[in-house]
Amino acid sequence: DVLNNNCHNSMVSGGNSNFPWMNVAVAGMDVGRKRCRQTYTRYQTLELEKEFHYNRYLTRRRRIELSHQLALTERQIKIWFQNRRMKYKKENKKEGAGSPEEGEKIEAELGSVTA
Amino acid sequence: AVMILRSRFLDARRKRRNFSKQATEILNEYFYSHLSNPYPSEEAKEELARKCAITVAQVSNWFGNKRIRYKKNIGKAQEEANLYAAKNAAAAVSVA
DNA sequence: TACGCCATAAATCAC
DNA sequence: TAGTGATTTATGGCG
Repeated sequence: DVLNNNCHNSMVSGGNSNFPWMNVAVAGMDVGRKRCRQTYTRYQTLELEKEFHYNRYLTRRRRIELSHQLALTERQIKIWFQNRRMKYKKENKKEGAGSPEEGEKIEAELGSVTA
Repeated sequence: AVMILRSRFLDARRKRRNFSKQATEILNEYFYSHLSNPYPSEEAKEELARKCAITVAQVSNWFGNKRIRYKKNIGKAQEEANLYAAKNAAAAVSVA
């Protein structure tokens, strides 16, 4: 909770349910500690988005720089880019024969925001 | 500013509509008749998508949400499960 | 070994 | 305003 949002230390209720999929998806987590998800700040997201617009893949060096600049771990940066590529793919699948869609405008807008 | 634009135009959550009653019915039908393993294959998702007139991605979203929300209600005796179980039993009887 | 893609979990958002 | 569909962080499997 110190650095980020609400990551309170609630415990996972010991789960024996009807079927295995109903149990809490604790695979390799510290003893029953509930999984929490940090929501990134606007600044972090915007900077990541700008970087992604510049190039969709990161070098190790650039990843380290970003992790310092944005106060995120290298792992978080890496994962963010993976997820972003998935989103990109999903968006570029949806259109096909459809309307131009607004995506392009945002791309242009991002480009004009000098990094 | 850019984020405003993004959320204004790119965010599909802003134009969220509920699925039709029939679509929800079909999805629930599948979910509760596969309660032991509610993970439809890609093919099953495609068929569900066709029958429900929604996209495969939407089917995936629905199952993701359904699984997690079902889990959170275990112990509160998931009424819905019984409802669909009864419905299936009735259907089976009427066929026989 | 490290990293990419993918399906998914869980939390969170937006209506 | 609880419900619900969609999106955002994060994990693990496997190539």
